[in-house]
Amino acid sequence: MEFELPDGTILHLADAATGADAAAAIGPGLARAALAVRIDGELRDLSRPLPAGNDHRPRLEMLTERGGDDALALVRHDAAHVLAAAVLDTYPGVKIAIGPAIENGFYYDFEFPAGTVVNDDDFPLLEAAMARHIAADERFTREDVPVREALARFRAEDQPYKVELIEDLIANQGARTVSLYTNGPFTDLCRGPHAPSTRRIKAFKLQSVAGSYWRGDSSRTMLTRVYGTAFFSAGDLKAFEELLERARANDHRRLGPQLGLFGFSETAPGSAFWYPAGTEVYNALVELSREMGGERGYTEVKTPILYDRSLWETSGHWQKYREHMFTTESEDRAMAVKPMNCPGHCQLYAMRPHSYRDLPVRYAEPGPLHRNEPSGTLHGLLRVRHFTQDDNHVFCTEDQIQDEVARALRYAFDVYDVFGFETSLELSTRPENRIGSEALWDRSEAALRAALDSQSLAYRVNEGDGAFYGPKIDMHVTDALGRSWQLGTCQLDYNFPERFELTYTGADNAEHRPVMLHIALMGSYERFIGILLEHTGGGLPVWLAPVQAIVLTIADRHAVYGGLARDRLREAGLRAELDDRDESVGRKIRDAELRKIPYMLIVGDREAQRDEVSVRAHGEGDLGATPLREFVERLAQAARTRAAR
RNA sequence: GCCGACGUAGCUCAGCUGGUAGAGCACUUCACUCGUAAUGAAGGGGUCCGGGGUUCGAGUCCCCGCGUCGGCUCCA
Repeated sequence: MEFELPDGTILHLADAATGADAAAAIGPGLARAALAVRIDGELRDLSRPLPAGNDHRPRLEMLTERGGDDALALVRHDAAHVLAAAVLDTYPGVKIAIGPAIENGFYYDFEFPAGTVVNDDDFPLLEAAMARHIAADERFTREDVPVREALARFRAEDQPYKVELIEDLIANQGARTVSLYTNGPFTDLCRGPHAPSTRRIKAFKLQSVAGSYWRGDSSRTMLTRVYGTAFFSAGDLKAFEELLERARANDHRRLGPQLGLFGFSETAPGSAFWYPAGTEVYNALVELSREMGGERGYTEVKTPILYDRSLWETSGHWQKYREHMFTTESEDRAMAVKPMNCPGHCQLYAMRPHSYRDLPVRYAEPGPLHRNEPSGTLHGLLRVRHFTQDDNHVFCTEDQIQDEVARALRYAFDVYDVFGFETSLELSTRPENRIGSEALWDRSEAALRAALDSQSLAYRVNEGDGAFYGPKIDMHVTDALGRSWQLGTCQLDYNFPERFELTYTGADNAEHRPVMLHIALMGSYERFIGILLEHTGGGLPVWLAPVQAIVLTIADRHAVYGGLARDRLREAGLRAELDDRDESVGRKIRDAELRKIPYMLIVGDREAQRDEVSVRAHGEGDLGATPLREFVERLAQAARTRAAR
């Protein structure tokens, strides 16, 4: 047999040679380091005979610890098997479900015997059991067995989940054999591949336990999922834990109350209370939308919060989302609080006649929305029951779609640029369940593509992921810790104009149906602030900082000049405070640093005499003295231009 | 909504097997008048998430509810 190695050389091997043989043939070091072998892109166990390429010479590549995410996924999958083995040791009678590698780790789902509750107190015991399986250097051995044999085996072991999986493999894929992997006393149904032995797991840790539905189906059994992670070195594990620690320090739920921005109360689950400082941030963002949206032709409107049920029947919400709306009644009329602005905007559009000359109509509304989200899904500012979207709705003709989408995309990039986010785009196309003709979908998808292309934007296509009423473009950003968030969306909608019977009079004097675009860039202001806090760790840029500069006096006698300096800042439209407490300068600086105030202005005899301030920037330290007037101008400029810092 | 964990002062937390609640920071007052990340001293502050129950006695044990956290399902 012949294989082509990554460097282009040809490897000659005897027939029936295994991956391990290949590694040995390349070199003894590689033979020791190899985890698995990749043939034409497919990973296989080292112990399996290599497949002969019939009509071509297969490419062969050895996977080692340095193989990046693939290597990590492999060893984490190994660790999942070791976890299952450890759980079987510790809890006889446990039923095992599935245990894959996932991003950053692995998990295994179990059904514990009735009455047995497992939580993180049990981790030391389980980790010790795992460590024994690893120290024993158990080999992962693969056998391909007929499905009947596998079924008999798992039935005998009373493992109903494995039986169900095999039955599905037979039914859906016509499987006749399945592969089983054994390490030590434990055998699992598994596609593989695995490393040669458990010893290759150099560092691991169990992380958490959580409930999860069997096969992700909420009507089926709730299993217990144990999460863990594994690495090739203790150092890598430690680095990962430090990253988690950093993410914890940036947790907006911790930062928000700490910085006095917002808080939560049991009296309003899933709804933030905004303190003055948080309200400054919030308002600054709304102001950004007003200013940038206004410049681009999106005009602000205000629509009611509470509507008669008939509006929701027209929009379809009453039938589809009633459980998730807050309802009330008035004089025997059922009413619901709006979960989105679009029906109100459709109503607003419908209340007056429109000529084609008026289009496009672009409504913007920072309208407060309420959605009755299930209690278990609430999460800080990121998933709430009360929030405000930077919502824009454009009513236009079909011919205008491309221009309007392009306009929205430019708007989005302009907004994201202000925050310095990396952005990526996704186009979602027609789903299985949809309304409208094929010709309509062809036209609308083409319009979105044309809009993306007209701006020379790169994007990924998600086939079949669009809304049932139209395709959409989703906008994602990556934060400072490398996490991706979906923020913006631009959705094409033929459904609402139809339901609300919206019309405009065309040049032909006939009535036509407009098309609607739903555009949100930051998404919800609440969620956006959450993301911004996670991204910045709370050190907001000057234009967003609730307090932009704080004047710190050295002694009592500087309070008058300090007050004057603060007033100058305020007169320039800046948010400034004076700290003239009876405390040491060191103390005042420390407090201001902890509040992450961008600039600290220290004033003593020297500054008071020369009309100066000593500037200290957050996280940077002393920048020296500057004339007060000069500093005020500079800071006002930075705030006005929304400079990054 | 489902599974598990958690809920003690404004915050972070201690409180062993049931015996009448404590620390640090914050806050208040006083002294100090200070030059780039914590001056010192004194003091005030608690329906131990809520409601039932067991007990001579419950922060602690049991039950129900609420909220929060980790996930799962959901997310127009």
